[in-house]
Amino acid sequence: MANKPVTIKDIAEKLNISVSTVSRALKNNPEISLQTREAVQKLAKELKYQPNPLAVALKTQKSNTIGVVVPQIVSSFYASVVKGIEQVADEFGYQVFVSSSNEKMEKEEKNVNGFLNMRMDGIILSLSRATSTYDHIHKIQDMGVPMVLFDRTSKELEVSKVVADDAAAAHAAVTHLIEGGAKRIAFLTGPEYMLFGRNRMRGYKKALKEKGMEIDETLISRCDFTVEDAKNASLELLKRSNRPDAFFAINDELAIGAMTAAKELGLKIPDEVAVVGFSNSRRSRYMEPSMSTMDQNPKQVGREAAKLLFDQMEDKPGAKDVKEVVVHADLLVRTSSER
Amino acid sequence: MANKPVTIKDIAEKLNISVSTVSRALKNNPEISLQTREAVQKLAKELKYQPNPLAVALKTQKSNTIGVVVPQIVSSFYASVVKGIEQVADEFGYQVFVSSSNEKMEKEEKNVNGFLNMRMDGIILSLSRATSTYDHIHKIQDMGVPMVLFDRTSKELEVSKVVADDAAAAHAAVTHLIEGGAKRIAFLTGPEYMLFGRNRMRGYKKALKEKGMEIDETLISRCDFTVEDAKNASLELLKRSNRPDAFFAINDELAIGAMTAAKELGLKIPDEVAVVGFSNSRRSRYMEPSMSTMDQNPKQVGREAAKLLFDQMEDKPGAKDVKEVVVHADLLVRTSSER
DNA sequence: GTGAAAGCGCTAACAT
DNA sequence: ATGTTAGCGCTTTCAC
Repeated sequence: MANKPVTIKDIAEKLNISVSTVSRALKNNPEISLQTREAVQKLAKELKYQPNPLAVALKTQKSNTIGVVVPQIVSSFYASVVKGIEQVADEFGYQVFVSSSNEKMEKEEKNVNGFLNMRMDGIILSLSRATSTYDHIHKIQDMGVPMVLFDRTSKELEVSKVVADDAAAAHAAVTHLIEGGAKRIAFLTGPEYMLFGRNRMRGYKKALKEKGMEIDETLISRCDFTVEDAKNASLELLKRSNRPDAFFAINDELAIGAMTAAKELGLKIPDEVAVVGFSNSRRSRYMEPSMSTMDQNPKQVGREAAKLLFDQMEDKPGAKDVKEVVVHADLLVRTSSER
Repeated sequence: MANKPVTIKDIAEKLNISVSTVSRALKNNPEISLQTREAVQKLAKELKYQPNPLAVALKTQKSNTIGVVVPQIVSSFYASVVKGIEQVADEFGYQVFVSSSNEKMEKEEKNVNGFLNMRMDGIILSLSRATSTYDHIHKIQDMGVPMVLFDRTSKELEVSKVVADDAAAAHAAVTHLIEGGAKRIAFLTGPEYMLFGRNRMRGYKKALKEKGMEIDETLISRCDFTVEDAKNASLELLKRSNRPDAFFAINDELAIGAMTAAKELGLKIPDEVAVVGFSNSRRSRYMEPSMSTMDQNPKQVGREAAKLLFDQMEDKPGAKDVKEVVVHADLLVRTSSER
């Protein structure tokens, strides 16, 4: 038990050569004779040599790791973003460490400091809901550590970002509904302070205007992000004499609530009531096959963020410029026949 | 920009003392005069000195970090377990790194190797669904790295574990139902290969027997872990002439499905149909206030696992013994009036 | 083509 | 009470 990890020195001794030769041979340095290179590599394989990343990092001052801080780990949106990040990090040979701020600024600061301490080579971050000051963010910049923000960003920060175009996505969704024949489209949204909700409302209104439809404020319903709440709100709308013939909901729960309400009233979906919601979620399994959704492309968000980061880390020309990439959501149209 | 991190050497130079003195002063070593100790600590604060964990780990051969591998990160059960782990790790001054195997054995091995490489001091792991060989697990043991398994474990492995007593929990839930007056309790379960499903079935049957009730196999329904499936299965049961007056479901989705079915048929809950499900989930927001649930205590699972791990790491007497702790689920009884 | 030596930042004998 | 030294595992000049 307690097998000591094998070091470069062990290899050197067994082969009666110096550690520097081993080090070079391991990285296939052509200055070393093919013969010794092969001998070293063979032995390394046999001994299952694994370089000690701590020593490498200490020496080279880079850890080949990046850190990502998300507001919550229990969210398929962020989980998918992380997957996207991992994909491209993998291509670049980097390890990814993830931590969650749980929507607390304090935890976010702790995570950032931890990452900085661990000498991570770059940081990808989405601001927690509670984050109000940016000292920890500035600290990252002060230390010259590459960083990119995604999803929850701030205009006050001069950093590269990748965001979703919420308004455009909403616009596309609502346009789809209109072109499908909807005349009265209800808009289900959440608390007013949610930025993406406001943006999606913009897109909703814009689409209506473009099609020459009037905006009926009574069709705009605000409720909590729970299925229950959304269902009640939807029921209320649907029981009116002049009921909506379509719902556009800004997230999963709300869409499910609307659907549930429609079904409870025996209305056929999508013929009598069409529903389009946003999704990024396993929870879409709760959704009906007849419901179209906007896919937020979270994985793409992750990939773009990582790309931006690696651009900076590789010191490409102009890489230090502040960039902003917008990831568009895809409209997934599902027709009943699809099932 | 690019503020170099301050080192112990910087402090030593500014104070014209040696690095070892600084090192000692920083850890409040009483061998150092109070005077210099204070001077050092003051300067360290001013300069915002942060020890380089890489250097410390390289030197001391311990990284003060532990790694945890979970099958999936998008699961509130595992998320809560991690929280529990983080709590006690924090008390011990350890950092926690989490990675997900996504139910793939390959990724699990990769994660484990990564952790081992990073010289983490201990590993807490829950086996992925796909894990069939245990070389990577044995490697951890070979290297003498403390480890504890939780939730998804294997009898083939001689390691400390913390598990839930699924049978006992099911037993408690079903007993609760019986004592509430239920006469015909349906059992909603998932695919046969799921171990916890089999265990919960044992508890279900045992509870029935204890109360002198006969086991009606037609009340046992197997379906996929989706709300849709569970709803259909429940509808079928509820439409029989001799319908069940209660459901015991082995997870969230199934419980929700049962509830949905009951509601759709206009049956009152819990008066006409009582439902008890397991939960560990935010998804419980989908649940009705009238539904009682078994809380799996995931956080406690995490805490116990971490405790077991730190016991090993501190080389307490007998700590290397293989231990097994069982975490019991709590029955959360909800009555309608509670809301 | 290979080796010796220095050093990354820190700790811990071992002096003094 | 403090300094000197060695060394953790590795990379990288600089010699030869």
